[in-house]
Amino acid sequence: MSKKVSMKDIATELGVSVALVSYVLNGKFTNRINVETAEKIRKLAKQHNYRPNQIAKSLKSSKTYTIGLIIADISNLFYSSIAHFIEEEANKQGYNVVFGSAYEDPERFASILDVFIAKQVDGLILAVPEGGEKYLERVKEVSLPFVVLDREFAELDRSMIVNIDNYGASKVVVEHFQQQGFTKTAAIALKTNLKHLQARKEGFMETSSQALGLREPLFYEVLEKDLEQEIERIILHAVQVEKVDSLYFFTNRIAMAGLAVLARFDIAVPEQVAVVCFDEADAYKIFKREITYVQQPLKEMSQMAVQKILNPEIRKLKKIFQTKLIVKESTNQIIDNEKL
Amino acid sequence: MSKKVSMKDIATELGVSVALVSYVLNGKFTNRINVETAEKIRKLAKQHNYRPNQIAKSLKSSKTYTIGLIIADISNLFYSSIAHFIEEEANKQGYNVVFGSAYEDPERFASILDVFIAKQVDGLILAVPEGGEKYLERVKEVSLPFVVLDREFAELDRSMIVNIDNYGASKVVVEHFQQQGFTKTAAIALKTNLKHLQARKEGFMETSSQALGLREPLFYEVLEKDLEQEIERIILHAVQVEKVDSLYFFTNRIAMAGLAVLARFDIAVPEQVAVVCFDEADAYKIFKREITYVQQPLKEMSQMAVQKILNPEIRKLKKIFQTKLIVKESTNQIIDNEKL
DNA sequence: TTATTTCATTTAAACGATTAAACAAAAGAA
DNA sequence: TTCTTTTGTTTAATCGTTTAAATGAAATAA
Repeated sequence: MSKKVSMKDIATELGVSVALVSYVLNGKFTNRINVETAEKIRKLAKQHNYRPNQIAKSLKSSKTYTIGLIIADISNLFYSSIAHFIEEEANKQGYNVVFGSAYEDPERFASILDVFIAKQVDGLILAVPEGGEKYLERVKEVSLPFVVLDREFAELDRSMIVNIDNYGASKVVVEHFQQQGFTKTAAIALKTNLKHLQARKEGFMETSSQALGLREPLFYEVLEKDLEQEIERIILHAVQVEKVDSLYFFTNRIAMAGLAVLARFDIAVPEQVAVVCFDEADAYKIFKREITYVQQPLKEMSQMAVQKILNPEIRKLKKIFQTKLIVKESTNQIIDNEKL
Repeated sequence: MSKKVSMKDIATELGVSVALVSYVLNGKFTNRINVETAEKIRKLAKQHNYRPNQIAKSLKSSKTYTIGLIIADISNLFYSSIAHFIEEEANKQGYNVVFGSAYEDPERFASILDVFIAKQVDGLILAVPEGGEKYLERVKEVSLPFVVLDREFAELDRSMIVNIDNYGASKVVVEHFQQQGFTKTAAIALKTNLKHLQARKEGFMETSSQALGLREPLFYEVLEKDLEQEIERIILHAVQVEKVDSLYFFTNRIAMAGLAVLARFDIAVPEQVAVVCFDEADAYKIFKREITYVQQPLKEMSQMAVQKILNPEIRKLKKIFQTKLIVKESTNQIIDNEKL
């Protein structure tokens, strides 16, 4: 019930000045301050369960020990994993995390950005949506440290970006399909201009073309809305009409929808189609065959993002993270009986 | 590059007082203030892209427009969904969310609590871990509005709790199994003393006993560590030795591990065992059969939690949310050939 | 012409902490 | 005994904003 106690309350109760209380509780001038007075102050502070008001401290120091994190959607496993690791690393360094979801909407992104700036966060980790890059100016104006996560933009110095080699990731996927004997792959991606997904696409297209010669690689794009239905249509077309022997799902959500279709229509994996997904999901374990997927080093990336915010030296580094193909049953080689 | 501009900067530049700037920018005393002066101030503020310092505002008003959310783990789908809805509702009311994960560790919980209190959040939404209830005293001490989410504690007035009827949820599950002709169910739960999970257990045990007469219901408990292996052992035992015809997975994580075992060992669902899971997951869609599950009204619960924080009237309400059994193929009735 | 309103703006305290600088009293050096 | 140091504490400014109260000038009323 008791309201919060301030240094002033303690000072008044003991008939000393606020400054003295501050010095004692912060362990300053320990050699000058009377031991008994100090003891009295400490005791009363404990008794009243004194907690410094972080707001007041922040006003003086203009440090809030808070990092702002803007992602697409916290309920998406990819981002919630990142949030998890960012929180972990931030905590380790004595920082907290405020988060906001922009749902790929640049206006929403800008509005959250403004709020976080007004809140005086000490740094920002941003999964900038398409069309949101122009609002980064606002961050620069107030010279707030920031990094862009997952996404990339041409105007942005590489040292400000924490992401993976998307081109290379797709290259590895295509090569893996080849090695396992799958020669006709369809990739399914979101329709978007986001540069990192473009790179992922190019990695697929170019590597496929090289490997397959002239044949045009099969690349499908779906819109966010009606994703489920679109994917059903696409997969059935790819499998039944185009007779592909392998599918490459470009994102988490696409993978989920795609695997659901495969399960529902009893399309055998990998016998009828092999499957590779981008990003990890618990769910892959419960599909009839365990799923081969591209693993991003989320923990390392998150740590790097936080460290870039907090450490100017690390902020200068340019680093592209490499992904790892986790090979499971969904790309098992098919032994063709006729060749035996 | 330019540092942040304050009201003082604007005031100085125009040779007026800070108070006047404040009045103008907050639209106070509009009838008294000279229209031209007001215009000048507004113009310069816009020009300099003035953003009020929220920290300073908070210090004066002791309102931070921030809600603290403490959950077990943001990367767990259940909590990230809740975080999503809480953020959504909080935003709608002009609030932000800071979050912390306590990983079911009461000390960690207490430490996050302290930080949030020092940060002067306006309210707290807490998934209190076992043994963490004693730290709620700290929150009461500073008379901060709070609600406990998902969990329940005897000492706590029901109006402070936002959760579901766990007993009833299990009752419905058992009855559903009965109706579908499954008579020997094993439930798999976490080993815990958390009251809400106890209620879930009692709902299962009592309804089962009543339905089955004297036969002791099969109830397995697993430890958090080695969860995967334990569950494998348990399921194989339940299915092969005890010959159960149905499984009831008590939580998200148990369900995932359990379904993975069923998939790996090719245990047919629902032909060999029917399955019901607690809580929703994308993953259920990609299991060979769609999974019947207990759905919590997460959105409504999240909204209620936020509203309880922000509205003293709603804070008084006592409400237990009801779950909904989403029936899918994993509990399809088995037509026994021998009876035909 | 003097008193009263109205208008436009400023002063100053406050929120809760930090911190450089000032100060008074006691102790030590000359 | 006077001067200098040391010891222990206070004063006051500051961070950026809000807001009640004060102020002074112009307009209106008496």
